[in-house]
Amino acid sequence: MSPTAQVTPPPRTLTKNEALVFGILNGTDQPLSAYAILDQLRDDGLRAPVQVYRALDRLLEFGMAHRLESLNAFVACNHDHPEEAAQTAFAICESCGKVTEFTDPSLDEYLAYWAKSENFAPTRTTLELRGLCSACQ
Amino acid sequence: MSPTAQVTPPPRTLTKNEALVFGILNGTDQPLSAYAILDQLRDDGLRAPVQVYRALDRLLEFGMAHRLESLNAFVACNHDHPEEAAQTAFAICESCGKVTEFTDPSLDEYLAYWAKSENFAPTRTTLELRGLCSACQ
DNA sequence: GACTGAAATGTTACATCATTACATGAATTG
DNA sequence: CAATTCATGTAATGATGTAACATTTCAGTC
Repeated sequence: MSPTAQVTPPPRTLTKNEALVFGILNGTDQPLSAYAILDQLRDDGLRAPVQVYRALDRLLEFGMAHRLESLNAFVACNHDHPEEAAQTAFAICESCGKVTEFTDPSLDEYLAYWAKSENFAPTRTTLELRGLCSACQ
Repeated sequence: MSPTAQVTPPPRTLTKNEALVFGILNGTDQPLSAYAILDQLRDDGLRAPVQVYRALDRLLEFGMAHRLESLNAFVACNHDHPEEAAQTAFAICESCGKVTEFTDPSLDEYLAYWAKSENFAPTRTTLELRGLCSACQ
């Protein structure tokens, strides 16, 4: 029982707005707010935040993007093995903004162990490290 | 090197607004937004969000409250040993809202190990489990 | 081709969360 | 008691996220 959110397989192709939003996210290693994404898509006809949030919701469902709760921002998924139901964690550099995604079975095991001992049934876990990446120290 | 935020010792006594805000937080096991706290303090003369946020900032400094990033909400610290510089994690019940705070040395060790292997220097870590508490399953 | 239902998109308005800038008051200390 | 500092108060605004409803697109079917 891994504390991981459900991931729906992506549809055959992304819709226009989904593709636009994913394109922006995928083009940077910086986390972007929904409004920052919107600003970059004005020329493509997007005008309202809800259009971005709708696309983001689907990309999150598909496992193609992640939300960083501590930043209220989003990144494209860069995980090597998104199919495995492993807990994903993030290291966020407070200097350059770079986000590194990582997973580890022992982290899953630890959280599953704690959850079992407390009889807590996790559905979603947020783990975010803030600090300085190796290049910025 | 534990990835834990700096904690300033509390002053001799809390100021009036700090005490009011802490009183509200301490009276519930539910996370409260700053605006929910404000609503409960109208009768005590508080009128603006910034008054609550200022008090919260200090309570966070003193280690007397925590911010739940995934909820944009706050809880009183309920940790058994806040002096130990251990990573604090939260289990948040999505049914009843109850928040359980916990720490574990092995979690600290795991994060410290990962940080060292990546040469990442953490300053602050967010770990929040969402799910169902034992009473709500 | 026209009808139909579902999905995607568009538009407006609003709700919620958080900060900036500046003014006032109260306590401390040199 | 002047100067300083800290706490508080007030107003305005910025940043993030959602609700409600209208319109368009498109696939399947007749």
